Amino acid sequence: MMPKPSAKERILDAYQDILIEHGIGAITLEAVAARAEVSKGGLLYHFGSKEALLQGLIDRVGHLGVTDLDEARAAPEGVVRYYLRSSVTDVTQDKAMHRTTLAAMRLIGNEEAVDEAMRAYTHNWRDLLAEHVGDSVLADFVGITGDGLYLRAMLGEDTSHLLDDFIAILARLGI
Amino acid sequence: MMPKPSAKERILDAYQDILIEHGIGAITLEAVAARAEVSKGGLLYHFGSKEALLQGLIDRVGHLGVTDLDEARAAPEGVVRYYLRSSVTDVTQDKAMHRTTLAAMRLIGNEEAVDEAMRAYTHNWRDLLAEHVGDSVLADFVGITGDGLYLRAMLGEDTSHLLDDFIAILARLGI
DNA sequence: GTCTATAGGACGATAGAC
DNA sequence: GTCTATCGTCCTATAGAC
Repeated sequence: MMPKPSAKERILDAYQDILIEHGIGAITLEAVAARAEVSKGGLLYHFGSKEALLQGLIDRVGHLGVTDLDEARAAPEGVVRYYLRSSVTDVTQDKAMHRTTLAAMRLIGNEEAVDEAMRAYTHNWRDLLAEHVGDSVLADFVGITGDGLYLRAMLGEDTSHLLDDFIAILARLGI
Repeated sequence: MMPKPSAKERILDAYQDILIEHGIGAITLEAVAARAEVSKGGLLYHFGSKEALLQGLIDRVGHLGVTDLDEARAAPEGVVRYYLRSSVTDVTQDKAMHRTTLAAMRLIGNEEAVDEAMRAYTHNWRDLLAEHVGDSVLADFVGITGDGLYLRAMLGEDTSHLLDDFIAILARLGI
């Protein structure tokens, strides 16, 4: 069920992990290779340059983003609840998209391609939220509330204790 | 009224500008010095190292943060409105704290001292909002809405068109 | 207080063995 | 597919003139 991931996936995981734990400044080919338990040469066989590594993360944002929206549509708890729940970080949050998003956020403003991928992701969510909330402005409002929770996650805060209260507040707005 | 800023201030402004426009990857002593119109040696006279430059930005977050909260307390429009307005980016937004915050956000996750300064700033705002909203959870909610708007600003989006609608939504919650 | 020049180190990427 | 070794570049920081 959980076989050892391929070297390529391990390398991308290592890239994410270092971004989340130490930030963009700690990203060197050597550090990523060491964490993925390959040599620098081994890394460069799979990703021909540092930029290829970045593109790998962007592709992951795209693929996992689609999966995430599909899961949201099918979630018994409903789209809004699913969205807010996946926006908070708590000790047990280990969803793949959550880690990929946190890693990508560390690169915002550094690479235009990352900014664009993140904008696309937030806008896709906005559209899905609009379908389920029935109001364009309220959809923006819920979307941006989730973004705020993500910013706090980026700062290392655990916001899970706010989740139920926030859902109750949105319920008062008819959401 | 607006004399030419001292070299030290110009250097810190240049540091911020490059962070906002090109990200942490574009920060080199040479690039900052060029933008501030001093030489590399001139820069290093005022800030003895790259880390000193970072500390300068952190200090600015602290000082401007205090000023910002004071202005919010005195704002005729009220604290909540002031907060949301200063969280959106539009073409005319040139408040000093806004630019400093956007620059500091580019460094989140890279330097623990930055994360701490940003957490302190958001928590001070939360406390002020709680005084004026009268409810702890609602204060967190408004605070995080502003954070979400800031994240969008970080992505290069203009969210000013949402401001009035968001204020109206909060009014429905008795805020 | 501001400059030029350069030492010294870190990093990305290539070459080639296995 | 994975490794070691190495080259060339870019960057921080220092030294010292003005």
